[in-house]
Amino acid sequence: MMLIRQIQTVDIRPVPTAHLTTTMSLLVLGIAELHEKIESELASNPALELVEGRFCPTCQRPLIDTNHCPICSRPKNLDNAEPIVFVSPRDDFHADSYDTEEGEDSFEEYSVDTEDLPTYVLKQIASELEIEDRPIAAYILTSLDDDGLLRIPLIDIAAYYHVAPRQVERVQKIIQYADPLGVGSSTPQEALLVQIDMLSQSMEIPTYVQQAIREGYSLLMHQQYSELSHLLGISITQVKEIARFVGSNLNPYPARANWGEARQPTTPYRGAYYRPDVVISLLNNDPDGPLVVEIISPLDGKLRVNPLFRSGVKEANPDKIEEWHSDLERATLFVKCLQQRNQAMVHLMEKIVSIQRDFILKGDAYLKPLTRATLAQEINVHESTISRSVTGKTAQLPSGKIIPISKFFDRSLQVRTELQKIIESEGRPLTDIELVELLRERGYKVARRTVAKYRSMEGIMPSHGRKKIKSKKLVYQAP
DNA sequence: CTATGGCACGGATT
DNA sequence: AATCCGTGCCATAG
Repeated sequence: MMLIRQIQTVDIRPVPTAHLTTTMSLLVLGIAELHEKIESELASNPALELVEGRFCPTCQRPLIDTNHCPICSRPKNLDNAEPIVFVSPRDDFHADSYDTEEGEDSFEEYSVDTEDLPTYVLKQIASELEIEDRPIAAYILTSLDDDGLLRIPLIDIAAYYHVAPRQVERVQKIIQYADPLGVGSSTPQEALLVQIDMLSQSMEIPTYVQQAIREGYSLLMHQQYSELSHLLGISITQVKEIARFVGSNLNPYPARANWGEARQPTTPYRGAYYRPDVVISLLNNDPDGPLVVEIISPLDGKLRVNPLFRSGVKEANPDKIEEWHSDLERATLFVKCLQQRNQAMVHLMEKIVSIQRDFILKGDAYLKPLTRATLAQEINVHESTISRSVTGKTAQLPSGKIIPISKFFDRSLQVRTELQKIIESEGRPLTDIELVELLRERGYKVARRTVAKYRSMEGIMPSHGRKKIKSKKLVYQAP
């Protein structure tokens, strides 16, 4: 069944082999990099043009590579197991003010009627603020960048309001402990530390995590694990577990959506600023309906080779003709690569989603075992293609959670969540060996040593240190 | 003495 | 070819 009709706007000419490496490279780019790449290509190559996107005649949804949107033109009798996958222009539902890179005067940026980030935070902390602190808080909140970080030096704010820097610090501290935990921090590092501090009250934090962030932040972020292990005097394995913990429990950019699932059940901030590469939703929110997968395109139009340029090239100046020709070639190639990337993503997600439907809807425990290799066979592409499409990309689930796509291939997720469940409901601290037995009863055969590993991955203490520490109230104590 | 963590090895995955 | 992951063995903390 053809849900997606491709329209060829460029003729595909044989691609010079010297440029073949370029062909592949688009696939590895995440949405942000892709956006950048397209912008720069568009700016530097006169043969490329961006045409306004079409709209679906029935629902007015913006379209890229299709005539009618896949949702409207969907056959009624479509089997629910069949996901609907298509390339969608930059998604306004999920990423409102996307291109606010330059920190302009952001006072106008946020409208009042919808619950935007500044007011959302302000509401929470209003009661804790002294009257004279309110303008400062308001100033800080409206100055946040898209990541929810405060990139303006505190000193400047203090100077502006003629108050002591300490006072501004105090206000910032209050803000940092409000809901998108860490919001208003001056650096991602600071945000992480706040999150650690808060998290440590409701769960056990693996040792060295805080120290790693504090002392080896840049090493950690750049995945220079061996250096970090040297710095902290601990093993590589341990470092990797720390990295894993940080990756799945913390978020250096508070205003972006949740990374892992371990965040506290606070109300998620609705207009999340973090942009996933694909968005998965449920048609009409019907739990039995088909899944809708949108491969997000960073443009709201369609990129193509400018037809005028193409015809004009014949009449070019003799001295320019060489250059024009290469421009044309580059443009054609680029457009082709882009389509190739989109097609690859469509095929990939189509398959993943139909296999992992239960996981997407019901959660970690329902993840089916899946390797990139088997998937590659099923859709007849090379493994490396899958790898490239997967690494570094993220997907937003119907729940609003944003997860790395590689999680669909996680080999041990089921066992780990099962382990978590067991431990959460344990009456007395169970030893690793007992856990092995319990897991085996439930059909998971793992070695004792492995249980220990999973524990530390999930940040669960060994049976000693594990008493009866349940979550405390999350209240910030004013100094 | 028992439960865990570190290191390293081999097989699977990428 | 490089990396990841589960495991066995051994050291050590409790």
